[in-house]
Amino acid sequence: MAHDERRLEVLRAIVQDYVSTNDPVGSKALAERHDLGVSPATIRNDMAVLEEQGYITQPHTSAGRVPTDKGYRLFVDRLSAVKPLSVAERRAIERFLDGAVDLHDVLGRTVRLLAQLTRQVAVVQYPTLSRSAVRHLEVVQVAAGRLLLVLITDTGRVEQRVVDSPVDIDPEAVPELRTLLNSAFGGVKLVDAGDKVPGLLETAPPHLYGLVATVSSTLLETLVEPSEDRLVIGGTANLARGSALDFPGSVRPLLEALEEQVVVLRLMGEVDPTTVLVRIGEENAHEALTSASFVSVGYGSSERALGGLGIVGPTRMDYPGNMAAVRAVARYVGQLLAES
Amino acid sequence: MAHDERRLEVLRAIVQDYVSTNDPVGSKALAERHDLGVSPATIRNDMAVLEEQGYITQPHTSAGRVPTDKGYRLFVDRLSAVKPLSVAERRAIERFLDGAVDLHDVLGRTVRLLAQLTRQVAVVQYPTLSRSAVRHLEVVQVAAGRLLLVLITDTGRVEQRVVDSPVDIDPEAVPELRTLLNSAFGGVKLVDAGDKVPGLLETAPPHLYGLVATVSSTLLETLVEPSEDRLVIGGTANLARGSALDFPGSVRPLLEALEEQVVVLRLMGEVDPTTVLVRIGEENAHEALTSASFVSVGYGSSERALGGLGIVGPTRMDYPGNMAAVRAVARYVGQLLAES
DNA sequence: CTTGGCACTCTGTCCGTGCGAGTGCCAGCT
DNA sequence: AGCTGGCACTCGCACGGACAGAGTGCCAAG
Repeated sequence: MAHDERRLEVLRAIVQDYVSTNDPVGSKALAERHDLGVSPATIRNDMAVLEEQGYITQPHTSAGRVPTDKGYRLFVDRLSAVKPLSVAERRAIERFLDGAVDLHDVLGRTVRLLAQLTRQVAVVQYPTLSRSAVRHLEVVQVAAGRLLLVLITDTGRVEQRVVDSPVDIDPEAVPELRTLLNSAFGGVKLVDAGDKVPGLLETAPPHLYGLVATVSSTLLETLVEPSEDRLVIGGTANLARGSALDFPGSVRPLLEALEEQVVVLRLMGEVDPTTVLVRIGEENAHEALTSASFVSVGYGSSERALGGLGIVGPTRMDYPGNMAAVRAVARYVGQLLAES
Repeated sequence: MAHDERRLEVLRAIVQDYVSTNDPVGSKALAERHDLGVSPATIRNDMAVLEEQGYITQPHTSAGRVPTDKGYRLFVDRLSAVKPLSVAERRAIERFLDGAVDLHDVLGRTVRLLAQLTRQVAVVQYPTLSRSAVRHLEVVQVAAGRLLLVLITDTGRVEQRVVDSPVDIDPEAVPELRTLLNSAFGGVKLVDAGDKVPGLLETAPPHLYGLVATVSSTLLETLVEPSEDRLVIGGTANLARGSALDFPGSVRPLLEALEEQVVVLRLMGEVDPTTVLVRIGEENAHEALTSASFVSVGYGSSERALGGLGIVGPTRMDYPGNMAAVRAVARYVGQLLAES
């Protein structure tokens, strides 16, 4: 019907206006700024219906309308076209990310870039260890009974663990151990590393058996843990911008939730490089995020997500723009990491 | 003189009251809450003098007095005794930091601990590379003409760099290169690494000469840079507490300055493990910090500072408590890192 | 040098008013 | 049937005056 269509058009106009002005929008202003071809009175009727359906609401009896979470959801799902990035933005991405010297640097630049493009808080996850493969395992003896184990993954992460041995270790055994570990785990994804241990123990010469067992278990226990997923956060200063307006209580619980990385990592759990995921307001399970929206996407090749990245901001945000920025940055980062 | 002494006592009382209540403090309240042995009228006279000397000021004509930066400075220098940490606090430090699996983990726990103890923003610097010594250098060939160089320091930091070689590298040469690098740089502080290069090049066999030169220069260029100093920041949620009261404009510039790690690193430049450094308000060169105070100290052994840590908060803060917390945490972290 | 008294100043708050924005509804028009 | 203009109504908010309270500076007396 023509009616329904226009009503959706009204909702789109409300979202757009409200996002850009931060004022509840009334029927008159709507008729002036968008050529919907109808009078304010008609718009009022549409608004009444939209309100009844739960897409918009009014803060006070005599104020304009504001989109609800449900309204934003409809907007994101059906009313927004992907906004192409400007040339300046594309250039900014390249300029920002080129010249990074290592993974830490790449992700640090990424988070600053995202924060700057979207003017929101940006979060970037390190490539998950479990989905990474072992490129090299280095073993360094740091004391008679203590080894330092350094894991280098194909995604560029470097992790270290101290391994204590109950008995002193013969320095001669270290190179041997290194060779053994690398031939067993080299190229193996960490998630599959557990399967290799029995074979490794079988082939281990007797004098190394105990050591290999100790090292393997440390490897599995501490490195395959999902708790080892890391996060970089940036642009928190953006929260201080319209804070009082966008976050009723205070930004405090939100900042606390962000520092509590687990919360964000859980949200990141579902990312996938092909689709941008948007969680709006109450859709976020965590209480501190109920007045915030989370836009995220996976990065990496399409077959294999290395990790996720995204932004967190008020529900009143520029969804098309932010979704485009998040997606573009993720693609570029994915390429960059695939090269190295 | 007895006069001067009592006047200082009045200043101390003002600072203490103001810090705990966040209200400008008047002569009457002061006389009630501290037994200074004199009447409000006398206190008023003292306050007039203190104001003339620039230690306190009144926000409005008819409000109580508030300490100035100069007043806090005097308080910190002469009027405050070191506040011993409570048993619960000491226990919290141990509980928090024990069980850390690597450097990253230690520093992450440290920053959360400090933020929690002081209820301020905490900053912790990674051990500076330039003052660290090489424990091990690992070389991994990742492509025909590309090496991955992994540096492990005695302070537990692990850094990686990709080195591109103009010509393909013989895989046989890699172990040789590794041995050469480790014997040249092993145990050497990075700040002195430059001096070892000529000797290294002299002893390098001809077929490795080019490679050794390339690797050495990458090492020096990218790893000895002070820009390689890193920072962990936590507890920013604490800024949202009394923000409007304590930071006139907004917390935004402060958050921006914190994310701009350079600013904080510059402040950290002067730390030393034996004395707690306090910078109050305008004493901080950077504009965004002029309404903030910075309390910092070095960690590491007394001969050798590995890095610095500290807190940033409003000038209206509990200096004795925060100084004690910062110092205690630094000592514990220093011990922890010395062990490993 | 300290103290009690006193007049003065200023801020924050409360309350009443008026204004403007926006709505819902209704009758008339296409 | 749907759209439109008109109109009465409801609120929130900004403005302004009155008021109480806190705090001060000064002065004269102890």
